[in-house]
Amino acid sequence: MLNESPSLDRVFHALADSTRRAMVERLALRPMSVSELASPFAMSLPAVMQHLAVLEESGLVRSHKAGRVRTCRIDTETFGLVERWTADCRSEWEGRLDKLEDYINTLKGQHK
Amino acid sequence: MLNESPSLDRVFHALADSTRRAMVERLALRPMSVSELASPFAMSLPAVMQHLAVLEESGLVRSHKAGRVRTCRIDTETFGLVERWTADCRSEWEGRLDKLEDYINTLKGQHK
DNA sequence: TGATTCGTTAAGCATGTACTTAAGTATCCC
DNA sequence: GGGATACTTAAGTACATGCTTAACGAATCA
Repeated sequence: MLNESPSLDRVFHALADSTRRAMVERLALRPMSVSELASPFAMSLPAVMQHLAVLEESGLVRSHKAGRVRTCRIDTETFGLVERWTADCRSEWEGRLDKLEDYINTLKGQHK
Repeated sequence: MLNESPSLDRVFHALADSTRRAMVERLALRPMSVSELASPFAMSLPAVMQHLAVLEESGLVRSHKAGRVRTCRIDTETFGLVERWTADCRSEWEGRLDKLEDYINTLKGQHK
């Protein structure tokens, strides 16, 4: 813990934008081309490309180009970083609450 | 899905900074005062206050003031938002992979 | 009461973000 | 070849972020 983790910085920053989250949600359904990915969004293609670049730099999305079509897909590994960090935090305070519960039970025992 | 969710915007943005994540990690251990929370960080108190404001506006942290001391604690509910969103995404692609697996098994069956 | 501690507000500054439009480049298809 | 398709690059703009220092406010304590 208490790691600076620039990669978590990038992942959380990537997810801090509703357009990019929507892109991730779309790619969770299936891999797709840049223009298909872009189609629901009311913004220019370059804007979508910039969001895509942020997602790729974070590691959440990978892509490869075949001919003139770039196909994008989720990198499920990177998702694990988020899930692991949140789980670590949760276990921190749940551990604390468990200890508190034990302590309360100890007190209850003393009252018998 | 495909919700704009400004609150998820704020939560992910709050977590996209290593100082703020470290603050959350500290508060996961136990509630503490502003100055205790600030103590490990090599930055001015106003800077810490601004990070704290971001965390409070996101809903990840709550605080109340007693006398001149403000005590901060994690709001575990808001954590659930992150966990739920990531879990939803994961189930999306895992559902897809399950269906693919079923399809492959169907193909295998046909070859018997 | 006056000094100290704990927190807050305000102003300023350098940098980063999220777009835009305009002008490319590289494939594909007839 | 030549036009349509699918991206890509560049440049510019408006606004947000992450700090700083300086000054202020309010509770505690000797």
